[in-house]
Amino acid sequence: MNSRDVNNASKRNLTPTMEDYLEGIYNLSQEKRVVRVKDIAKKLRVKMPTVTSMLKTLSEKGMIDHEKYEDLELTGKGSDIGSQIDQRHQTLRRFLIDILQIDHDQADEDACKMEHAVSPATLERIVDFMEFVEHCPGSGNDWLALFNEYRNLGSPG
Amino acid sequence: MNSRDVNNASKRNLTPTMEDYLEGIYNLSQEKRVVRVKDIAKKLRVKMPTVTSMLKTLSEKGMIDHEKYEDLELTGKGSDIGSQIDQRHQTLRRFLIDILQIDHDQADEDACKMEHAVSPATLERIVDFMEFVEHCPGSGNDWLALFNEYRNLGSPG
DNA sequence: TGATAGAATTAGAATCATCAAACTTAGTTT
DNA sequence: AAACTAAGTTTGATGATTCTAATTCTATCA
Repeated sequence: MNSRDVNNASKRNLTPTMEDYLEGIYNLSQEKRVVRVKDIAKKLRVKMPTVTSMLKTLSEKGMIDHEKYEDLELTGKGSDIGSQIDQRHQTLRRFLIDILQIDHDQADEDACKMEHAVSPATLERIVDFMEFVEHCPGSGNDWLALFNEYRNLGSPG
Repeated sequence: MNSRDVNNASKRNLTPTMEDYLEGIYNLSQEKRVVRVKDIAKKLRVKMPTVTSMLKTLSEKGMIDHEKYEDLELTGKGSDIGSQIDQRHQTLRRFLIDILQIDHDQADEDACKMEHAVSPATLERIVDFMEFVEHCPGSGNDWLALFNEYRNLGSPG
């Protein structure tokens, strides 16, 4: 261990993968009384041992409370981050579906990757943008319907 | 090596990291006569040995031509993919800058991550969307300017 | 209570991307 | 040509994420 103190795993930032686990666990804990390793594995599309080892990592980072073979729970910090990532996901999903008119499955898939790529500044701007579009600027016409028409006809009127 | 033939490295799809290298090399080869390991390292923000080992991988995948200590060149395939990723980057960048009005540096940073996250369908829809906005629908007023105003005043007229 | 099925964990391995340190090569300078 | 410098490479290591196979635990059922 050298002088660059970048090495303390329990202090380093979360990787996108870790964020995904927190988001998944957050969602599961809202759906069910207890969160099971099996369910996390299913949601994240990995095998159970992978989950077990990630749980260890997340415990060390203070994101979950978990003792071998026992129940697991997000800590306050873990829950905050989980819900924050979920929030990003929902925002991007809405943008893709409502504005860009992407189909739901594709939107979910894209949102899942984009949630780690988009900066807070850009996400905020997307929120502003959706608000703006939904309040429909200039005249009373349905702006989104125009985009739809444009897409279907290939060219604007 | 078991029955799941997913293991043949030279056949597996490119990872996002490999795509980044191809994009970077593609850009460098447009700027300079010869592409140097040092420059790739600088552009990708990694050390030279990392580049060397990635060059080996990309050679095995048929993306570049490269012999030890000698010049390197993208193959047709490598060049196609490099330019394709660059294209994605440029599209996303334009969207972030022109539509969402994100500042250039931030836009570049975000585009760099988003280029691996966004599906072809969504990217195409973004292109449509920009086209639509730039052809300014309904009446002749400058729609983008309205969004600007909305952002600055906090609420629409 | 014992047997058993299913859930969770450990052990051990592989892949990917990265680095520092040490070494080699190529292209100048003198 | 010998020496030097900068570029490139090899070696060996680490961390992150994943897997399979083997093991351990828990809870239920007969």
